[in-house]
Amino acid sequence: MGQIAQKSRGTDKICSPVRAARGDRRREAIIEVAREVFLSEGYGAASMSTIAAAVGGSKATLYAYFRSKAELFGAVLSNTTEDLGGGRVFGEAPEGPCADLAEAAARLTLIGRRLLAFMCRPETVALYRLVIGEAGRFPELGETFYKAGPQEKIARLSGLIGGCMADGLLRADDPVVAAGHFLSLCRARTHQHLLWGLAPEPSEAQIAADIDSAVRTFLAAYRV
Amino acid sequence: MGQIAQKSRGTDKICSPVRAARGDRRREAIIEVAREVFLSEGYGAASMSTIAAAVGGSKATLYAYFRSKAELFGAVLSNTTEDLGGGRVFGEAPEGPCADLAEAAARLTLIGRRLLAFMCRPETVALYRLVIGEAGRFPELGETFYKAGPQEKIARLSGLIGGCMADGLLRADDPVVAAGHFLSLCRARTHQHLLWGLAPEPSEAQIAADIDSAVRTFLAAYRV
Amino acid sequence: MGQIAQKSRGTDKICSPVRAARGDRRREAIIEVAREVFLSEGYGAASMSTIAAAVGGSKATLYAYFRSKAELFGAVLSNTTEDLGGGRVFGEAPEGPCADLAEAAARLTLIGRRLLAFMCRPETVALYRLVIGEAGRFPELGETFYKAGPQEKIARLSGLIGGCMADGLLRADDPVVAAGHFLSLCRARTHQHLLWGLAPEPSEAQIAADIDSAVRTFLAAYRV
Amino acid sequence: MGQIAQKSRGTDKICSPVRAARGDRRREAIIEVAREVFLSEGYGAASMSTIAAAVGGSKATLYAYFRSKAELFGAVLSNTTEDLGGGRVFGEAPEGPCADLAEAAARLTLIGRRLLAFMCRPETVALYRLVIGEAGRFPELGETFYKAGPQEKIARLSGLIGGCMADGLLRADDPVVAAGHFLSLCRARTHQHLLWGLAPEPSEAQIAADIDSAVRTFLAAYRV
DNA sequence: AATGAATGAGAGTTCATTCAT
DNA sequence: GATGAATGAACTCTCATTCAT
Repeated sequence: MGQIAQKSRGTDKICSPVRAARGDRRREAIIEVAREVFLSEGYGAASMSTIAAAVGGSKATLYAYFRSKAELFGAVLSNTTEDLGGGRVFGEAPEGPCADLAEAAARLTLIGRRLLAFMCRPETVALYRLVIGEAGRFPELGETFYKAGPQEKIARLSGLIGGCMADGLLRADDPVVAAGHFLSLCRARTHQHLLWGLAPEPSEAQIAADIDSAVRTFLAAYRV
Repeated sequence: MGQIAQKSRGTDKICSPVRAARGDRRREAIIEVAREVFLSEGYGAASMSTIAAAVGGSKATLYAYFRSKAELFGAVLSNTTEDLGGGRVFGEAPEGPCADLAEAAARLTLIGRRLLAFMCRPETVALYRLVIGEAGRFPELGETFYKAGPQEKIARLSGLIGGCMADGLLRADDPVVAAGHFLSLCRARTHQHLLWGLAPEPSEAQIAADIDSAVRTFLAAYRV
Repeated sequence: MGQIAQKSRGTDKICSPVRAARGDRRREAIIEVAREVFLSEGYGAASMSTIAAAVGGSKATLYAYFRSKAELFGAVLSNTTEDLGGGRVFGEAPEGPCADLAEAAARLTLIGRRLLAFMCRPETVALYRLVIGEAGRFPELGETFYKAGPQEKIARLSGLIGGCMADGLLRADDPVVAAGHFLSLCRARTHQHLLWGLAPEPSEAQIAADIDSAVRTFLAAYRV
Repeated sequence: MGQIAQKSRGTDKICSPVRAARGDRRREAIIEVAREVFLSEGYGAASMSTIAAAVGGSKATLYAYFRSKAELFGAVLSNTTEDLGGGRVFGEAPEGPCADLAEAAARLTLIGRRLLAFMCRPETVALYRLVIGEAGRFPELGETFYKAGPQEKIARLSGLIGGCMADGLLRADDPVVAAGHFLSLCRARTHQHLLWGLAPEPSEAQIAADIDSAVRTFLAAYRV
């Protein structure tokens, strides 16, 4: 297997103004389709022929935009990474100090639900599987995604938790560890079942139940 | 890609008892070697040639014992499941009622350390990756492994937790949920880093630190 | 019966005793056919598919015997080099001292004819073209063939010429240079026409005429 | 592989005189660049993309001027043939009768050096290889080049030799054969080494030594 | 006239699988 | 029972060539 190359927007295929208008759209379309194929088949099992057919073009066209399968994969992933950004997942969360524990609980619940809902989306699960499955063979792959995914979430959560500590509502040795604990608690049941293929995408109610349980446990452990 | 067939222990080729004995030994040997190859290369990237060479036989011999690559893979996995049994992982744990919270903590710590050490072993990680990576494509695969792995552990843990509840040390709505929480807390840091390829196998000290943190959080949340 | 597995030194390409008997014959056959294809089409234009079809097998079979197109090409060439050996070309030439210039002339004529006849054979011409054509891109290729071909001939010729010098029949500053001159004179007309594709394989008479002319010029220049 | 089409100087696309002028300049430029590419890579290995990139245009532009790769190749070669003309190679040679053998020797030496220097130029060698390499597949190719190259030189040499015969300095059955012999003697060593890739471009001293040797042998053989 | 984009055909190579011995 | 040999199908990737703009 090769290395997974990074995208190289400007190869010998420098985007002319014309290309910028038409070609970039095509490029995006290819990436879009390729993502689906890679996610559903895995890197190894996905074939350029399959992707080309799904795009509705020829293999050679794929190679006009990406120098290799690995580069296409890289483009898909780096494009995907953007969608993982916390902003998109967390949405607009209330800012400022928390009045009391009830408000802290409400905030954690809100964020927890959004987080779990995101993690349980079929595409997210497929991506998780893909990356975990290949992480042993492509070391940077796992690192990149860990940073764009879990780590980013933990950082945001630890910000919230740190705030609650400052407000005198929570107590923790290390807010990052606490954030990791919270994230883990959120994933404890439904997300595990999903990952292992035991269940289809969960209902909102299931997600709410998991998060309630996680928040309760977390607060019981970390409140002052 | 094909389906992953289940093992077919009772081949259509058993002849004499002698053969059966000899053949079975060979069969085990093949599975043993194939496991290593599958775990280190992944299902797709592992080739029958590689396995045959590693076994020290010819590809045709492989096909004398297994009808296809998928069937061999299935045999490897079903054979592997046995090693996941809780007994092997938990070892001999103290039985009987807990005197006080300190003893409960000690027991959880002991079990947690064994559990995490097991989950962080390179082979376990490789297996986890392999199964998670293919779970989307081979539905029964994930289920089988979830039951043999996480679920089994949760069941044992919930036994312990239920005992502590009976002893009046812990309090929980549902000991199974609590067990899931404990397991998740154990996995929160080191194991995640490992999975995503951010770190090599952890030291005992790292494991101990993770488990201390998990036990502390868990008890803070669930003690009466 | 109690044997552990047969050794299989690794890949699927080591020659076992069985292979030695059957497979080596196949190997030779492949080389034989491949030579024809390479010679008539050139290295670049010859395709593995074409060769496989000509052999009457599949491409995969080719790859069972040779790791790559280049390796097959190499095998063809090194096999071909053997046929270039002077012994095969010169045949049995009279040994011992020459009595007079007439005998020297006769020996040179005999050898010259054999040499030119060999050089004018269609396969030899095709090989010459192939090697010269690729020599710029594969440096060792030209060297190998020069040594097996022209250089070898020059060495033998210079032996003969040196003998005549010792016999007091010829005079030259350097017998190797003289031998080079003789070889060049032999190639001056018919072989050039052939090389450039101006004429088909020459008749014996044409060869004889060329050699007579070359020998006459050579002796006029080098006799004492 | 296709046939190599002949040039089609009068394309079917000439429009206005202006265009014709501008277009012809472009056409020449393409041929110029394509020659370099063909010579350095060989016909098969040279790709239209490479040529287009080197020209600084698009592949489609190439096809606006030449109907196919083969036609472009043909145009390159027929354009190249012109540069092979004897005048350019021989330069201004002394005319008129030779006074004595020493003057004949001087003239042969002068011409021989120019000739060999020309034949040893990297571009000439590359062209020689290209043509010889493809001569088997493209019959007219070799003929065209033989006539423009070796044959032309032989004709000029035979003129010189014929003059010397008329002056009573040389004696030969056929001045054309003698000229062929001289040319061959010139090529006997350095040029052979070069062709087979054994040596880089020779120094002037090497060329001079070869020619001295060739002239000496030639005169020894052909003087009255 | 010039070109960016697209593509069918085919290159070398690998692999799971079969079968005569 | 074990194997060496063989293979069809599929892989990634390239190239000469065309066409709408």
